[in-house]
Amino acid sequence: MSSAAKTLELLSYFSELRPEIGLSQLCRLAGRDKATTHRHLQALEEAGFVEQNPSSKAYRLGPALLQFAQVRERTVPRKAAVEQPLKQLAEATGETVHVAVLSGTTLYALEQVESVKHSTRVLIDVQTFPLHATASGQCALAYGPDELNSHALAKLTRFTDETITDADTLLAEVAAAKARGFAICSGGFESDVHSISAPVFDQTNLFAGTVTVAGVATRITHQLVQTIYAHLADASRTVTHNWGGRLPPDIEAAWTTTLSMSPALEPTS
Amino acid sequence: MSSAAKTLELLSYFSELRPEIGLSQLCRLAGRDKATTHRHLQALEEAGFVEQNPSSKAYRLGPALLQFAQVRERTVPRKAAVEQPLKQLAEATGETVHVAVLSGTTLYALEQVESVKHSTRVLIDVQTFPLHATASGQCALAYGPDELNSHALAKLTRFTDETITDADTLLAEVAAAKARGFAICSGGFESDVHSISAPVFDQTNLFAGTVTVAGVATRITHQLVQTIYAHLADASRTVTHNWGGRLPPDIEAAWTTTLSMSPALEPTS
DNA sequence: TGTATCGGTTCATATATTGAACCATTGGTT
DNA sequence: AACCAATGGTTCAATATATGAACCGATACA
Repeated sequence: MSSAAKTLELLSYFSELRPEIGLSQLCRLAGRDKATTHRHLQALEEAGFVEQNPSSKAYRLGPALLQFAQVRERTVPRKAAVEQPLKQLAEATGETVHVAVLSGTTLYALEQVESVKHSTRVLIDVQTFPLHATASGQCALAYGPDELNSHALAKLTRFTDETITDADTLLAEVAAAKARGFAICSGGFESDVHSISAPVFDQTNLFAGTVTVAGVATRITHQLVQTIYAHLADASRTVTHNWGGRLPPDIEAAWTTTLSMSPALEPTS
Repeated sequence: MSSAAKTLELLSYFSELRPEIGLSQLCRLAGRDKATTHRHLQALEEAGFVEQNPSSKAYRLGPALLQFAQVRERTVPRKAAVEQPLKQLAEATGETVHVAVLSGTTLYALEQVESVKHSTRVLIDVQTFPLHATASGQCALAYGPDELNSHALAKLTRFTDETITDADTLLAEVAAAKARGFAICSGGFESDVHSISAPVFDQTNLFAGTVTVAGVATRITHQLVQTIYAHLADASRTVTHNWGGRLPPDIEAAWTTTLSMSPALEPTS
């Protein structure tokens, strides 16, 4: 692991729940030496990626991040183009919905909307989605570049009793997702969460991300699944269009088939 | 210079004008070896700070930046709290206005608003403001931590004919700014731009940033300066309040004095 | 066919990173 | 007031890691 990678890794310990971290605490969190961590933090501070709270001496994320995020979003608009269709999807399904983007071999959370319909709802507090244990991830495996598979199969971490930790089962599930046009995952990452994902494409016409409905498992009836399918397909079409891409015809075909089938059809897992 | 710092520096070559950079081009820009640059980019990609355009192989800023920017803004709200007062200031003065935040020894551009009043207006396309050559910078020197001075004096880069490159002149200008409650800089960074800055404080009650009016020099009459002073003070009060800080009494006193004086008073430069 | 790019990789060299031990300061406890 | 246990931060010998010239394969062009 390069020194730069170790340095950047420090940033991932900051979150909304833990916005400020002292040197010693960060050493413990990262399991690294104090001198090393301090030098890493200095490099990050130099670049404006962290700053020190002048009173507490604790470190927090810095203002340069805003700059870069702005450049990113202005030159590769993703977030803005997702807000409206996501709201619509949340409204139509009554569940929490989110969009993730693939970068390299990682799925990053981009935006989420929680429906106000129910008092219980799914809360998403991760920054990246595991490829094998979420509907988004399986959707990426189904439609993303092939090298994702080896990455996913290399570490089938168990999160719940329902997490798929067997390579063959995962591949079968991904194949089913591909046939369906939607990836489905029930409680693989968090118990009692049932998720359905559709792929999204960008101007390169390659897989760029996912739109997902994450519902409380007991609420996801056969009938609701049909509704979700229809609106998810719509959301995927809109986002793909907004991102400058075109949906591959085979996905449209798979959706048509899936939507015309009896609501009794269930995920194979 | 640490390897991590070199790695992070690569990010600064991306901008709205140059959103995608190929490996070779980035090597030329950064003046570094291809193998090294490639490894640095891999580290950045690993962390989601850059991603490769799948078709062109060129690199661009990555989605992880959005994540971190979101955490930063949600835990240290700066930008959101600035929008409304900045609009008001632009409206009232008819000139371009901006807010910068101090992090470490660097002033970062945070947000700007261009007034629609005139067809010619000041455009700001920098990410950081030099301490010695801008009103914002001199304001930081006047009200920020003392160590800023040594940093500023260490490299008095000349940008225009009017840039202050003499240490004593700069210190005198900063002292004048402190007496005034406003920093003034005419054409020090860009010719024909006349800027006036006021300091902003945050919850630590330490200097946190600046609010600035950047006007086309020929438009800044003595009378307009008085108007700008008044509205700038208001904007500074609002932003300081929104950032959870309190304005030191001596600044309020300086403002009162400055505002009660004849409009004939001009910057000492 | 030859040439000039491009992105990416290899491996011996040497330079920059590392961490145990250290210091200074702070805040709480006896 | 002396003590202790934290904190943030620094030093320097040992060594692990970064470096870049040379290389490869692919693509584009004349």
